[in-house]
Amino acid sequence: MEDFQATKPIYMQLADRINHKIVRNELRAGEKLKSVRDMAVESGVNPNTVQRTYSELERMDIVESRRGQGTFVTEDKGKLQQLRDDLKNEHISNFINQMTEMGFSKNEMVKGLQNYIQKEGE
Amino acid sequence: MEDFQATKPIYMQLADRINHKIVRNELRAGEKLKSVRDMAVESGVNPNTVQRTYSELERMDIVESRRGQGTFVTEDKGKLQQLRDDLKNEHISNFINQMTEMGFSKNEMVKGLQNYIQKEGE
Amino acid sequence: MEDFQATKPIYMQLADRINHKIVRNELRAGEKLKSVRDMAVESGVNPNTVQRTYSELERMDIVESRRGQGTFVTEDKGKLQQLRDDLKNEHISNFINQMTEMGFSKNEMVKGLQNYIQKEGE
Amino acid sequence: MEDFQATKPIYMQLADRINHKIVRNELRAGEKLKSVRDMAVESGVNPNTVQRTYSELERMDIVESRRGQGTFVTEDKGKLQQLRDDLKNEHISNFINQMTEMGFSKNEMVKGLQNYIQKEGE
DNA sequence: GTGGTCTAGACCACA
DNA sequence: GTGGTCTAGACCACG
Repeated sequence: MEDFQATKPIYMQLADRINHKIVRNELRAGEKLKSVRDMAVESGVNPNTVQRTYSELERMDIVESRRGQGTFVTEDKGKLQQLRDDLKNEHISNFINQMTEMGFSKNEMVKGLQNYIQKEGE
Repeated sequence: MEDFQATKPIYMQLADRINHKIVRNELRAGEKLKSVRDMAVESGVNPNTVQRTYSELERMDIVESRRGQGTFVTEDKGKLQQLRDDLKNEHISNFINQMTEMGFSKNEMVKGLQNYIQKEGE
Repeated sequence: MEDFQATKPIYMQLADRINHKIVRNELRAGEKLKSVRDMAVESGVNPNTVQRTYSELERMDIVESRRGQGTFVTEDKGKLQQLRDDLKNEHISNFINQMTEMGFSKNEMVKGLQNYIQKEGE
Repeated sequence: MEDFQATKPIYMQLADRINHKIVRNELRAGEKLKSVRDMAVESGVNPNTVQRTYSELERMDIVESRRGQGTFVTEDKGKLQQLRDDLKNEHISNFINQMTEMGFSKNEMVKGLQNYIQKEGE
């Protein structure tokens, strides 16, 4: 049997959060992120961990660091659109994997989703 | 900001796995589960943890402990059908929540899922 | 006037050294690098710094980390050929920049190089 | 393994810059260099450092100090020509060493340089 | 033993 | 102030 747990490292969880904020437009193109130190305090983690998150986001071209000024969401709307698409596909892919693991067919997934939405609306 | 991590406790993760096995029909109605001791060894966890998992499943009327004999999947097909439905709805609900949080409409979710399945098949 | 110094960070200098070793075939495809700790001792730097170097090389697909086993030069010969080409172009580019800064024309650079080699051989 | 960093001392970096200026003819034979004090302010370094740079250049017969008047580029055109040749040869030599270290033959270096220039021009 | 993550705290470069 | 690098030392996951 496979092992348990395997939680994502904090620096990635933090990156996920920031990505979601961007996708939800709580953080807009060109907007400044919290400083490394402030984010560290607010998140209750070490500044180095935040630094690593920001570096990771910069590597993904989602964020741009300007020494002495701060870290900013990229101005490249295309990149942000791509991020939104990537996250969407990731969630869909996870959903399909889970449902497949439970033995549902693709057709049942779509039907199930539609029914659920239908019922919710009633 | 909320805290990080919050991995599900192991006993719940183990319960999830067993539920998935039942739903996939790898464990059938009336079938005997592994003994607490065997399951503990196989999963590499403490027997007490397995015991707690089995208790939890019994509380949900999914399994039934028979003193001196072991633990068995319920014979009640209705319960098992309900389990399948519950898990399905849980996953669907989670999916909708995540997509909603990213700002997608219900319509986009269904379309996105269909498109993804479509592309996958190509 | 522009500022002085600006030496590359240690983790990059170390990456450069390893890349050169690979290009010179002192480290071959598939070969194991020194462990993070050993390399740290040998180089007189902190293990975290070596770790960062290895991560960087992995991000560049030059090296592959296998948890519990070590870090290995990629088996992908194409990648290694590309590395060789990249380093070559980098050195050539630097050379051209320096010579240009001194006021030499492209033609003088080639001539100068050929003459130098000529004289060296005598 | 050799140590890292080993940035050239600032006084030598400054000497390099001045030499480059002379070679590019931004500073001509006989022209007056900035005063030690002015150069120190402009470069953001200590006047003693500039003094050391000027002494070094004087030792190389590239500049000439005239008490009470300042520091002047030598009038000796031969010297300046020699400086240009020395710098050129130094850069060429460095280039050859690096490329040799990477395992390139002399022929590949020349070819590589020509190809690079060729591609750049396109 | 291996690599991977995290913390604490220091120092640097830039503006 | 900002981000970037480095050290020291701890703990984890994997094999």
